[in-house]
Amino acid sequence: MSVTIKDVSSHANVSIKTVSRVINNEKNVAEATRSKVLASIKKLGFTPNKSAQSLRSKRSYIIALLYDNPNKSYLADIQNGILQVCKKTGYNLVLQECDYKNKNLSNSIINFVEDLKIDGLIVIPPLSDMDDFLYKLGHANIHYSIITPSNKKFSSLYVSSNDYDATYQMTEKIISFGHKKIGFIKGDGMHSASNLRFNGFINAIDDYSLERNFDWIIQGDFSFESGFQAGEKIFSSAEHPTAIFASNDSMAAGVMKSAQMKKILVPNKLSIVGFDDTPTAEQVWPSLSTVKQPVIEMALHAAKLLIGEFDGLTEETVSKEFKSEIIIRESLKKLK
Amino acid sequence: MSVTIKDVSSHANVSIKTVSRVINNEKNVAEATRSKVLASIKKLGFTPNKSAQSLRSKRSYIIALLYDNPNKSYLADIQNGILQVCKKTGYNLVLQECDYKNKNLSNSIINFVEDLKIDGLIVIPPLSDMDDFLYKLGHANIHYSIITPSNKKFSSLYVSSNDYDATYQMTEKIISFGHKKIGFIKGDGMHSASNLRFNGFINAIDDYSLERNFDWIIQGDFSFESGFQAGEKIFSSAEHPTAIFASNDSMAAGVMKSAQMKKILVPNKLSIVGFDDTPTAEQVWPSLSTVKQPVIEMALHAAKLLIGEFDGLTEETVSKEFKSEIIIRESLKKLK
DNA sequence: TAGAAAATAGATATCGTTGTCAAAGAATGT
DNA sequence: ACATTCTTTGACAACGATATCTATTTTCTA
Repeated sequence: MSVTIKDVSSHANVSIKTVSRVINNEKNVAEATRSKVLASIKKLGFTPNKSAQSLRSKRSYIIALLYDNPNKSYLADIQNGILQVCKKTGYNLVLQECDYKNKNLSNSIINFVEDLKIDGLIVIPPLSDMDDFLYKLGHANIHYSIITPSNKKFSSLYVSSNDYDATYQMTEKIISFGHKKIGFIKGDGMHSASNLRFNGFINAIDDYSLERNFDWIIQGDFSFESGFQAGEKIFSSAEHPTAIFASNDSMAAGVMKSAQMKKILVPNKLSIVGFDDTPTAEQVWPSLSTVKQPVIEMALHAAKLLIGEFDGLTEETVSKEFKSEIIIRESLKKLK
Repeated sequence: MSVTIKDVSSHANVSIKTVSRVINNEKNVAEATRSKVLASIKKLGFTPNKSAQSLRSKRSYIIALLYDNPNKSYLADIQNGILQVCKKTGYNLVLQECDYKNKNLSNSIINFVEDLKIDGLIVIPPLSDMDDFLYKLGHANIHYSIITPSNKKFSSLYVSSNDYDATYQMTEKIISFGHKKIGFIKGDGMHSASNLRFNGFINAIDDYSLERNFDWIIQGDFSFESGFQAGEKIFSSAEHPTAIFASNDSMAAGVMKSAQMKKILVPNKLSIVGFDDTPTAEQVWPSLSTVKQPVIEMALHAAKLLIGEFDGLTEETVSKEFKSEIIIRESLKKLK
């Protein structure tokens, strides 16, 4: 049927073990032997049997993505990035949905990893914010790579984003457009990003000596509905802001709806800014100005880091921070 | 380390092979023996080693999802449904992105399946519309389950939706709201759904003796931009329709933007209807009336069908059609 | 240049299952 | 009662890799 190591070894006239050495990039193989074997591998179109490798070496060549109810578009981008690395390195990706409220989550994940002999995990928000969970994974000797960790001490493998700086810069941009009365809608407190984004906003406000008006600073939970409710609150206050910065696009769309229903013209009377650049941001009218994290690249890097732990990728891959891009669309306008 | 069949067999005082028989639900095991073994399995917390099973039985316990640039939210739902079945049955899901324009696609997929010993595939649009591709897969003896096939003859395993009927019914609903001048935006011709949806619309129009106005029937490609362009065309014609039905939500949002920019009030002067119920449908203002396929359930069923082929699930699972739901939101209003 | 150390290559056991085949026991037919 | 078939069970090989350990060759050191 399919080509095995044995076929390769007789074709190249070496031992089975030597072929194995070449496959696994082990040292102590003479250059001439190595190339001879590689030629045979290519000629015969050999690919190692994953099950056999896995059975013997106790590695599955599977990594898992842990997630809990993320934005669908975010999840798709994350997967996309990871898959690019998997394809190159011969790993497979398994998806594992989690419930972060489950008290027993760490145990069930540890079981999952041991059952399937999962080589490593990639963890995304909000699970990446759960210190206790990450601690237990580490304690069980599980490898994982974190995307936007709240606390970098739990793994040496992570990719972070500059949420604080990006929000600060976007706030500066709003201010540079002449806005002095700016509202803010916070995200779900469970996500560490919520605090980073709020801090970026409030520090910019302070640094430019603008007013902190707590009638316009509303707690949301990243949902469209919470954005809408925030809008209702803000627009029922005595004075209205001229711009509102929401911690994500869904809430921004919610605020926009609330404003439009009250005939507050966006962007002429009110500028609105979101965060994340989801597909919705382009499809609402007026289109949303927003902040775009390079999610695909971040996921790609996180996967490289993790797989590099096992395969020792030659390419230099270290944990690093990615910069977000500020996207100005119709919803943010200069104040006349 | 972990518990093996051998441990179970000595604990239950039977042979290794008998334990294997129990695990695989083979017949010709005495009831007493079976329950004795099951008890030992439970007591010791044994789970079979996937790699060993796979190596020996030539099955990978992996199924793959084939997709090409679908809507992100659709993809997420599809995955969600499949994963529910995988979790129960112990299969894993691998994602495989394809390029339907690639001339060599069928060969590369056949290689992929053979390399990874993939047990079966789940195919979604637009790949599910490519007769030649499906034919070649079948010819290579690959099992697959199709979601919304254009041609049911290629696999006995499929789930379909009632796109034609749903569009017909939604058109009836629009008509029942008093609309007589109704525009339509077609989807990408590569997707068989595009034709089904258009036929549902046009037949309803004809059955109710309404005017077919080809100034208002525009070819789109499912993108937001194409919807916007369609709107521009429609609104530049001499007479305007009072309702527009777009073949998906993105295009509906595009039309809506075009209308709003021209100060055509939605829904007071123009009703707009979409298809798919993506997250955007709720987040635009006014919110989109749309048609919702039970995507998660469809994917779940497709996965059951496929895995049932291998494991002979007891539950009755046959290919079937799922009914879509008509969702009325703010964008569709009775004509005064 | 002898002797030690390092590099290279191979023989064989092994991972944890399932497949094959044979054997023993139970049920059936005549 | 005996031959025949069916049911139930087990012994052992096999799947296709990697690990361990040993043997040989090359390189280095004094």
